[in-house]
Amino acid sequence: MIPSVRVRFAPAPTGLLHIGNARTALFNYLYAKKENGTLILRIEDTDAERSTDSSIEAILRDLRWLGISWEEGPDGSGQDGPYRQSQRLSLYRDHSEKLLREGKVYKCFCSPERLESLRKEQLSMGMMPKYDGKCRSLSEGERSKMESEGLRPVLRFRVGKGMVVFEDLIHGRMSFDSNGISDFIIVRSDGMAAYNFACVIDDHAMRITHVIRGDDHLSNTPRQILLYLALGWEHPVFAHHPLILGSDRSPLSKRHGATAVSQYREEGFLPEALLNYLALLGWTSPSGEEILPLERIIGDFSLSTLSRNAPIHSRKKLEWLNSHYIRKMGQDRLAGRLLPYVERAGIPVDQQNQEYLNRIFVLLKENIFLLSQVEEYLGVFFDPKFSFEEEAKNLLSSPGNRGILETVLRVVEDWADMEGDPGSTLLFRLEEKTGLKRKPLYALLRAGMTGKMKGPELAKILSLLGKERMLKRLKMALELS
RNA sequence: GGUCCCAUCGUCUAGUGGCCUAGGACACCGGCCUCUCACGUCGGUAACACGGGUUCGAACCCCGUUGGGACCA
Repeated sequence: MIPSVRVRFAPAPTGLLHIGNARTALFNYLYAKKENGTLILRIEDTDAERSTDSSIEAILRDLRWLGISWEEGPDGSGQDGPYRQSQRLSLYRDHSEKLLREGKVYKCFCSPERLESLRKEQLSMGMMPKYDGKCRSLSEGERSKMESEGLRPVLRFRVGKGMVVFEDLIHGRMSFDSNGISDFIIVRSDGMAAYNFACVIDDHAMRITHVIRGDDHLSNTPRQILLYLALGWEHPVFAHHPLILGSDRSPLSKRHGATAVSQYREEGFLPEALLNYLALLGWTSPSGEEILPLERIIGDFSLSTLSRNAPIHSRKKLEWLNSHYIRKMGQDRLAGRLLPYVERAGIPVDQQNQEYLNRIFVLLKENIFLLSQVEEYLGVFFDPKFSFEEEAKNLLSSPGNRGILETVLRVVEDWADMEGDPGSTLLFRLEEKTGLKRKPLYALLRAGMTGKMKGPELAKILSLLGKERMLKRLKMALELS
């Protein structure tokens, strides 16, 4: 019987969830769902200096927000825990001691200074920097002497000769000559397991069948395979996907703009848009469609069709997807997402203006590609936020417009019928009374009534504003000239 | 320095020897729609990094060069 698929996402809790890591998490999630497998979340917090509990919280929160769920993880569930490496230290010690007894690893007392000068020397001679194996064959006497001097050794893995070959699900057959791999450290002098070691122990203990991760780990893989071999274990299947790059083809970082999932959330991106976008970075549905709900992505997903090229992050494409999802979103959900931005702007959200806000949202959703953009339009609908833009001021105060505005004011004052679709009929009436062509009239009205030169359909805005607001603004407009 | 990965429009990609005078999407430019912006719609600009092979035939296979990236400390 083929064991069921078990994959894992293993972030280091040293900061916010980066969209690159989110994409790795997504690929793991998609593969697990596709194969009816299990996704395990493991926290790699062996770097006690930089790891924080608040980062763990933030990462879990952001994954949940994206809609990426896991079956086993630090938040409770799962038989193979604990799921934080800092709580698995004894496990690493047991295995390193076993390897030491078997002579597969050895104690190395070389100082960082010696290692550094060795490296420099090798580089200057045009050789590749590689540990020279000085401590490989220390006698028992030499070892105890140095230990009695208080020197804390690291544990190095004894790398033998030969080729390491494995099949990568994305790259195909990979082969490395172990000649190019120096005796690497599996336990640091402070007793802490090094990355490659802890990773292998945990992946095995958690019965991981497929390791899907960034290709920055590709050259770590032969080292890990050597460890699996030494421990007498079968290694999982590997799949290394390329990392997201910035516009200059360097790894995506802060200087390219927002990198954290939470930043995108705050700016007003929708989780389904971000997820869809991340999936599209390096992957195409066989159907060629790009706008795909999560269920479709799961159905169509496969690792072997992932691109081997490193994709460049395109905010424009993300925005395009976001505007699409905003338009497609149901009224209630949209309101739920938009309300926080309204409240943040200081507009009270209560029973009284609920209906008003809902109608505003219907109008605005065609015009924004970020939820946060509602803030820009709040001034159109709420007097405390109302003001005239520079361009609007110029138009309103230009010669000849005062008379027109006075006419408009009179018409609106006499306007009694606010039933049905009052905006259109009012505009119709104003065209008659002013005798102006539609273009200049609408421009002037838009400037006077909304303070802006652009925005949603004017008739609908006027219907929403109502008589009192219109009058108030027209009077303000008249004061400009 | 060594090892490894990667190379199609500005960007994401389709393409696995003839269907390619290279397709789609985002972006950009222009038309239409229209009070404006956005949407929608129609159209346009734009790519097989380079050099050698293999082959009747190469974006696709092989080698090299160049460029980018990762790891090793």
